[in-house]
Amino acid sequence: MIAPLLSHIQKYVPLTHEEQEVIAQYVQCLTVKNKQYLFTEGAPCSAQYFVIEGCLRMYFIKENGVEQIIQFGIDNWWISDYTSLTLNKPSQFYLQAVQPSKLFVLKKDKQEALFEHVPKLESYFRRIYQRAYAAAQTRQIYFSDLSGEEKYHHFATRFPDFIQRIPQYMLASYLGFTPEFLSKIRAKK
Amino acid sequence: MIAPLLSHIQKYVPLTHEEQEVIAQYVQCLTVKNKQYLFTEGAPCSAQYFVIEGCLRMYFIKENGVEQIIQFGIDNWWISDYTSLTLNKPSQFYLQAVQPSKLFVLKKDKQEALFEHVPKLESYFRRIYQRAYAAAQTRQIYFSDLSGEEKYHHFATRFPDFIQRIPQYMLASYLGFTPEFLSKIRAKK
DNA sequence: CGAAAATCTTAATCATGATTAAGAAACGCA
DNA sequence: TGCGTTTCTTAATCATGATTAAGATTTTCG
Repeated sequence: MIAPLLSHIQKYVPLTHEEQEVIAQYVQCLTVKNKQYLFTEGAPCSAQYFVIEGCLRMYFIKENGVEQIIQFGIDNWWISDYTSLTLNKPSQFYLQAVQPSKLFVLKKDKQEALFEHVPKLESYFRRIYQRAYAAAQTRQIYFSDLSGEEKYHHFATRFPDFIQRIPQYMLASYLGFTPEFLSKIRAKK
Repeated sequence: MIAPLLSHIQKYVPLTHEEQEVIAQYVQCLTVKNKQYLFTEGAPCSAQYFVIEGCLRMYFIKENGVEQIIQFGIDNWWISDYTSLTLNKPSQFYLQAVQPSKLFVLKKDKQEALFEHVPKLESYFRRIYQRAYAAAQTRQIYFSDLSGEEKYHHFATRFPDFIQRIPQYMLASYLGFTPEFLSKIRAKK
């Protein structure tokens, strides 16, 4: 059950058998239905989610009422509202399944306890967050250098299988434009 | 000399006197002039920079030749191209002083050695990167929810002293619009 | 199966902010 | 002090993508 997470961790740090068991005791496995929420705006977000299967979206509601997706959670990626998690503030985001999904949940207090028992995990998360931040920097390039149409083609080329799995209006939201505009782009070919 | 960095680290993890001395041996202090580059596009970026005084800008050159600033480096903030640093790839960015500045430099190989000697620093950087990633998530809200004019007013309200210190065209670049448009906004009042 | 909900498309009009091209003002340094 | 470089402003035209509104299609689920 917990194998996918342990094997992900071991890409970064080796684990003894005992450490693996400790980890298994601190995380929960969770199966969610399509449209189920993990947390919503206004409520403090007190956990991180590791996606094994399925797909999540994290979004906020803009001033004009439109949903803006800022991240998809797919296989082997940790996702959370890190401002809320770090500073115990109410979340600014909604985290929702967009497919039936399987996750691991690591609560904030469990994470802290886990660091005491398995200090190596500080190193694991240090690397994970470093990569997440690196990815955020790279994303900024695409989002400020490409036009809407270019962003779509770039994304469709890099993740051809992923765009089949989600509704187009969600892709449009993630790419920062309207579903109508996405239709227009697609009609060109 | 190294005091500002040690005191920043100690906001997150306590340090013994010996640990402080080890750290001092692994980081270099660097004074740079206005316009001096720390790294440029194409060259691998092999260090992180901690700004004590002055101001840096990290930017890339867009397809159309325009400079796009993605981050300013100011007091007590680590700055680097984390994709280049993590994966040993050529940097996508330029990091340049926009004021005479004082920095600490932590080279990649030194950082790794430092983690061996002072494992606590894994925890420090784990927290630093977690916060950096959190800030990147929050920035996404402002950049996708606010119009150009709103971004300017928001930024001017939050950092009134900072906007006095840098040329307006750099602020425009950071906020994602042209200097001409910034002039137009300012002319309204 | 059938109805309601979810998703996608088209087209007309509109707004934000880019581009271009000047010129004006401020600053930096010899 | 003066001259060149940087920085800032104004205004006209233009393009990307938003908005609005409607209808068409597909999916879901009782």
